[in-house]
Amino acid sequence: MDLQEQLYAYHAEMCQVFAHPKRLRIINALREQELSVSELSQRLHTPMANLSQHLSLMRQRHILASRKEGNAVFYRLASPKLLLAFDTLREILLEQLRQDGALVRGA
Amino acid sequence: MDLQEQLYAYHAEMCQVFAHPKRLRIINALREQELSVSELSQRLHTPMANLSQHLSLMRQRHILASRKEGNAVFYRLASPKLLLAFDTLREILLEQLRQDGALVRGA
DNA sequence: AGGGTGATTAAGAATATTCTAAAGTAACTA
DNA sequence: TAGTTACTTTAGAATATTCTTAATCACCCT
Repeated sequence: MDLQEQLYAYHAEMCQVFAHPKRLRIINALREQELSVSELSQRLHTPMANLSQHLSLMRQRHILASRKEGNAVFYRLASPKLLLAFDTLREILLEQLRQDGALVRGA
Repeated sequence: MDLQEQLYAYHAEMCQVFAHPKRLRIINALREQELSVSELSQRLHTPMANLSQHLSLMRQRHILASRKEGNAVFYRLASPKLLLAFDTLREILLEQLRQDGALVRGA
C-alpha cells in the first residue's frame, strides 16, 4: 500500500468514529466538559459495557483522551478542531433537510 | 425516535460516506471538477461496478450530485462545505501522525 | 483479605458493509 | 435494428460492526 492510500485508510478510520449516532452523541456530550463513563451512561441512557466499547474505539482513533481518577475514568475530546468538523457536517445536513422540505422545522 | 435522535441518525449516515477510503478518494478527485464514472474508474483503478455502488450511496446521502450527458454520467460534489469538513479532519489526522512520531513525513 | 463500585473485556448472535461476477438498462452508431 | 459503450443493478460470499450478557479487572474501603 502506498503512502497516499495509507493516508486515506487512516482518514477513513477516523471518520468511522463519526458514523454512528451514539458516538456522535458522546462527542456532543463532551463538547464542554470531560465526563466519566457512568455520567455518560446516565446522560445517554446507554449501558456502560456498550459505552465502554464505543469509548475505547474512539480513544484508539485519537478522537478521545481519558484520565483515571480513583476508579472513575474521565473522557474528553482530544482535539477542539473535531467540533469544527462535527458542526460543519451538521450544518450541511440541516441545509439538506431544509432543501428537501423535510421533516425538520427549527431544529 | 425523537427529533434529536433522528438528527443524530442522519448525521451518522452522512458521516458513513466518509468512512471508506475509496469514497474519500472519490471526493478528492471531484474536488475541482466533475468527472464521469469511467474517468473515475481510470483514475482510481477501480472497476465501474464497484464505483457505481459507492457513487450511488453518496448520491443518496446528498454528498454527490450527478448529471447525464449522452450515455456518460458525470458526478460532482453537492456542497463545497464538504471539503471544509474533509480538510479539517485530514488536518487533525496529520497532526496526530506527527505527534505519534508516525510513519509519515511531509505528507 | 474481602466486599463494593466503576469500568473493561470476551463471546456470540444479529445485522450491515463491501467486493466480484454476471445480468440488465439506456443512449449512441453503423 | 443490431451492436457497442457507459453505466447500473442483482446476487451472494467474505468480512466488519453492533449490541447484550456474563465474566473480569482495578481501585477503594474497612
